Amino acid sequence: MPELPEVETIRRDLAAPLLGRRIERVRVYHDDLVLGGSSRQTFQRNVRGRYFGTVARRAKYLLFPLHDDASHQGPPARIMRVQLRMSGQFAIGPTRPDTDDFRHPGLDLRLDDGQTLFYDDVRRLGGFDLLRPSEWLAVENRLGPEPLENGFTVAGFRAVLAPLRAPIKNVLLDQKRLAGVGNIYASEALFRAGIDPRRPAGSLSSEEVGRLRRAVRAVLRAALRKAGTTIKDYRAVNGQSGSFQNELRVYGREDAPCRTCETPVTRLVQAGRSTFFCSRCQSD
DNA sequence: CTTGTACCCTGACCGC
DNA sequence: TGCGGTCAGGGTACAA
Repeated sequence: MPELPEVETIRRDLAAPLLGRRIERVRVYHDDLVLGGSSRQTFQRNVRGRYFGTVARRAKYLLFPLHDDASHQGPPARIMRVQLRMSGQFAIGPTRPDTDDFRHPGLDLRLDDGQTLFYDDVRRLGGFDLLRPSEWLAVENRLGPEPLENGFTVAGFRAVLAPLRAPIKNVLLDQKRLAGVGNIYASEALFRAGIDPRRPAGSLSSEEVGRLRRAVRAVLRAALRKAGTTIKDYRAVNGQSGSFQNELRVYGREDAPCRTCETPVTRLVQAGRSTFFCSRCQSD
């Protein structure tokens, strides 16, 4: 499901209603909700009674600082990290949403204002874990730059790509090289940059790296403005779909005419995942 | 170190 | 109606 624009949309929806709220009660529906081998009992004990700070996002992770004091100042006691993976969803309200796409409860957090934060996940691939600030820092340091922030420079991107022989598409999906890009936006960015997804990353010219960087940023920003892409499961916190699926140029459009040159869009498999591209617009 | 593959899980869809 | 195969926005463990 969610890549950077979708996760960021969810973060924006959750930040205000959670800030400063105390967690009164925790319900975990199954063991595999807690990632990383710690027990659900430990998880529940470390969440109950704490206060939310400001919700953050890094790569495709949602980060919920949990504080011991109501003022939620200073470093949090724990950071609750959520990976939505393919089908995780959040909702917040007095009762669980009564909709067909919210029938696989994963976790409920009852808040001190009568609202409950609901997490639902059909495929159960997503989950939660708790990190101390120092542990999070170690994880953080292994992630690539945020594409929409200033740290994502042409020079830095060129240095990352230069030694790699893997196809550029695969590299865009690798969170330790660049954070937040997933399968949809990788194909879309390469189309916008006019670069063949099979090209070895290190073979891109400086000019092509610059074009790709611009394309990645442009497509993520455009998707963010449309509250993300809903293919199937993704919903914002209020249950609304995104609308960027209406603006995709290649993703999911196998055999349909390229919007630029009418050539049928090609689908191929790279690293076990579908890549969509235009063999005419994206060639040297 | 880099790279590729299998796997986690459920549900939708397609051809027979 | 049912059955088997394929595919889906992600990430990790493991092998080569």
